[in-house]
Amino acid sequence: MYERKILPNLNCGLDLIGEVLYGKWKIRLLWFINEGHKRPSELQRKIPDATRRVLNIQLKELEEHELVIRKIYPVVPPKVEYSLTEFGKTLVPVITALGNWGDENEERLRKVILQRLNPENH
Amino acid sequence: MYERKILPNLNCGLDLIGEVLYGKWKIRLLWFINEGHKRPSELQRKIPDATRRVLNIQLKELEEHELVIRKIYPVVPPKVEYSLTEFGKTLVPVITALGNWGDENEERLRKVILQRLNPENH
DNA sequence: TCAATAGGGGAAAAATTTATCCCTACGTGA
DNA sequence: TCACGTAGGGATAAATTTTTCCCCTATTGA
Repeated sequence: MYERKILPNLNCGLDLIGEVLYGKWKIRLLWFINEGHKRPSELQRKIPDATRRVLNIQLKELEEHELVIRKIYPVVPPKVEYSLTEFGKTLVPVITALGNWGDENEERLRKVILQRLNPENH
Repeated sequence: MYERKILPNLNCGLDLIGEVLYGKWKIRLLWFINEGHKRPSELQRKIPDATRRVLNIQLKELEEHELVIRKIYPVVPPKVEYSLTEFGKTLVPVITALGNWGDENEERLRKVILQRLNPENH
């Protein structure tokens, strides 16, 4: 595993939440787990743009940060289910607020984001 | 400037807000600008762990995403002031929600984050 | 003249995160 | 036997972000 060389800042609430939510797919993972998509393969189907590998890595971080729990059923073929911890559940309203703002401003956001990506379309 | 090779996903609200808020210092920049710290040098003093360079880069992105405006006063020595656009102001409650969650769970977050950074302290 | 403050940016290195590729294990159904 | 589904991980490459270093303009004060 990669070992950080620069320690993160943990000064304020924004630093702290950033530390656990920063990761390309983490918020979406929490979201889908909250919606009831618990198994790794389900999550991978829900987030097809991410590879299995990254999802596993980010799920493990979420688990280490105590936002999700991983339950392993000793059956064959293997079965694993993730769910939000009580702590993780307290994040749901925050994620909802993020998603709502994005949805409410969808058009404008899409415009400014694409504008910045393709500066030629002045 | 770096040019992306992989296009971002812009499917849902979470993708969209992620695209404009992703960046190590962006949320803090918005926060301090909202609090009235408008000049680049003030922001640099407020966020001493970031270099001038990154702050400039991220401020420019925030500007291109229409979350902040940059006003240049034609005086010597130069004077520049950032402020939130109306659009940017609509993000304030969302950022507040993030910061509050982090503040409310400060102890626990600090614990789990440090635990993961130094696994030897089992 | 030198240092400090104000604002900025290019180039390259370093850090960090994601993606790619390949491998393990077991059981089921064709 | 072969392919597929389930779950997961190591090694390495590629992408992306952030840092470092250096340079420019102009004024003020020591």
